[in-house]
Amino acid sequence: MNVQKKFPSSVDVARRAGVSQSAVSRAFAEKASISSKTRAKVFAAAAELGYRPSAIPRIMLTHRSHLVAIATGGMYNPFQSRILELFTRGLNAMGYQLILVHVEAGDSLEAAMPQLASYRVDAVLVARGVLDEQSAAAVASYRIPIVAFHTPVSNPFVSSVCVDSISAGRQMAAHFAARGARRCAFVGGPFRTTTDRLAGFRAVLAERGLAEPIAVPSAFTYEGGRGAAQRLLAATPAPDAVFCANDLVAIGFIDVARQLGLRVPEDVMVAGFDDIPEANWSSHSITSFSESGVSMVEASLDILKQIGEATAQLPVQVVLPVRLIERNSTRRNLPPL
Amino acid sequence: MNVQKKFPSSVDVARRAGVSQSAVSRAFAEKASISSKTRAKVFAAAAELGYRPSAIPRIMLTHRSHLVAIATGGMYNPFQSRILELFTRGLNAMGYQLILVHVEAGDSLEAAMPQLASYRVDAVLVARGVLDEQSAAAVASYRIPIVAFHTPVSNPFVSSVCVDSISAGRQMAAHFAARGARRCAFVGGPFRTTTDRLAGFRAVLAERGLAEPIAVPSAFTYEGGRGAAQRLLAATPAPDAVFCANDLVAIGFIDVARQLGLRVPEDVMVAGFDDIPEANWSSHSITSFSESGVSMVEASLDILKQIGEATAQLPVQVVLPVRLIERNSTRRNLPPL
DNA sequence: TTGTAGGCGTTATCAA
DNA sequence: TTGATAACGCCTACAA
Repeated sequence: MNVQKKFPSSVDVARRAGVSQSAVSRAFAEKASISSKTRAKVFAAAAELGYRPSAIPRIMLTHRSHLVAIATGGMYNPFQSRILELFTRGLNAMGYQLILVHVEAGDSLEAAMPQLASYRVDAVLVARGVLDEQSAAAVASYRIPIVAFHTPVSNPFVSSVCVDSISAGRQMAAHFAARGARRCAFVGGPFRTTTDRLAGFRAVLAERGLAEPIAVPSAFTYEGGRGAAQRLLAATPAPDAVFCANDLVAIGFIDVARQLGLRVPEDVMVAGFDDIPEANWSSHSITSFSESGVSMVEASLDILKQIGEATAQLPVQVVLPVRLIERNSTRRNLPPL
Repeated sequence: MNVQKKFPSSVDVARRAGVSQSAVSRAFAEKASISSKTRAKVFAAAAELGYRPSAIPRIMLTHRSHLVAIATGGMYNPFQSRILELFTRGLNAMGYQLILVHVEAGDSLEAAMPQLASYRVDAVLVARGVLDEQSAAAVASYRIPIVAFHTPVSNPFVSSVCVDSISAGRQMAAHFAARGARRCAFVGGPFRTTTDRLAGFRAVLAERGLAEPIAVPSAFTYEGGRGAAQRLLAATPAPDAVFCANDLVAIGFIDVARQLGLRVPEDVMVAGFDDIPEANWSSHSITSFSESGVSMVEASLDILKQIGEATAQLPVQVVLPVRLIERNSTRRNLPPL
């Protein structure tokens, strides 16, 4: 494989081309005063040696690495992997390289920070929806700009981008109520994005005079949805409309409901969140909230663009609207009974 | 957000602690002869200034960045995102940081190489199963060790890790034959991993005296599977056993089959590849090939460990076995008719 | 347009 | 155990 420990340097190229080292540097610079003749000599020598300019010294000189870290996890969720792909493409297009670190829970971002700081990353993007106030403070102490994704953090050093969870909860409650739901349930984890959703959900149900929803905690996974369904559907009376924390949970819920002989949406309506591709599979066709991913990534990239600009007004807290997408899992015109 | 352009350096810490710069360097080194008293002084000063050692100068001195690039794409496929997560965790545990680049097709890895080379990455992992001989040669010219994942490349500068595709095709043909298949089909793209699978599939069908399989090209997506089903199931006679290039394709195929009123596996058996979590959902329960991901990642990490070791014997070509997992989508005891 | 020289923040060597 | 000094590879004045 011919792994060599040392790559040719601009000095090597300069010697071979019979010019100074600065001439080599200028030959590879975008806008630099250099004669085309000298440049040609340099390029020829560079090609012979297989020279590739190193970005490392520039980091030392400019204090900018053009490296952005992204901390994420739970990539079993297609929403997360789609977000990651969008960030990768967007950042590459902006001239950044992306360092990916796996974060299992909120506090392990702190464990990764020393490494990220040592590479002098220009910013850290926290794509996992888990960053509480305390770890946000610890992470902010590194004085590296942080952008929290899908997590409403209120810390003076952390920007955040998220969707309007309360509105989402309200929209879903209205949707269920309009389709004749009587006994609603909410399946979700203990994190703030879902508690906000539950708050909005609960508020509108109360406004419509419907019963207080049963709230069941659940992991944000297919299996979590199955477990919640087993518990909820064994109850008497069972709920007839269930708002799940995400689409994977909704799919698990539906699969168990069907195995129990229930029809969706006739016997029980089920809705999710994130609008992952699987939500649109004809086998499930799940009502969800749409395309928040693309606009959230765009908003995050806008924030990153500002970092390093002198005029930057940071941190920023961005809250984006959500839009309900109705599919078969809640599509019924007549309330049962 | 208090973005400062310059972080405190070891010289700043040294001045504050009243010691030499080398003392600071030693205080943060794992094994270095330094008195605990000096180290305490250094740590105190470092904490006051918020000093974090930089890894950048070390890269210049040692010619090792502890950066590994991973080129991937198609993360809509849960197999890819799982692989990526496994690599991220494995490399982080090995003390590497991972640079993620998005690659749309084989040749765009070449487009990303100058950037990766400029960051002096220690190796490039090509996780997308697309790297033909030609672009492998172009990429190898950078003299950075390459590990091709899930792609059997024969290039003297590229290591590769893949599964035994021919064996997979043979196993599936035997499986179908044992369950009474008469008219088999193969749905897959034009890449070498699938042509090998098809070759093995075809060979065993011939050995068993079954008809030559119909082969239908398809994108490696849910939609691709749907399209293939629409074409294949409209034919007369329609196939009664279909080996799909991956699980997403198989799921799309099943969804269309059911919408056409066909039963799986009674009317048509369907199998996939990769054993993604979705394959085990009770809604589909797809026969697939299992856990190749974990062992492939492990094998790739083993290769990366060798890179930089003096005793390294590279490149290496690793071929791993596959194991068929039977699920409901092919589980039938009696041949129909 | 070209070359010379200084410096970025570390590690490694050597002397004290 | 310490401190001084020389790299590492590039960019950027500054001088020619």
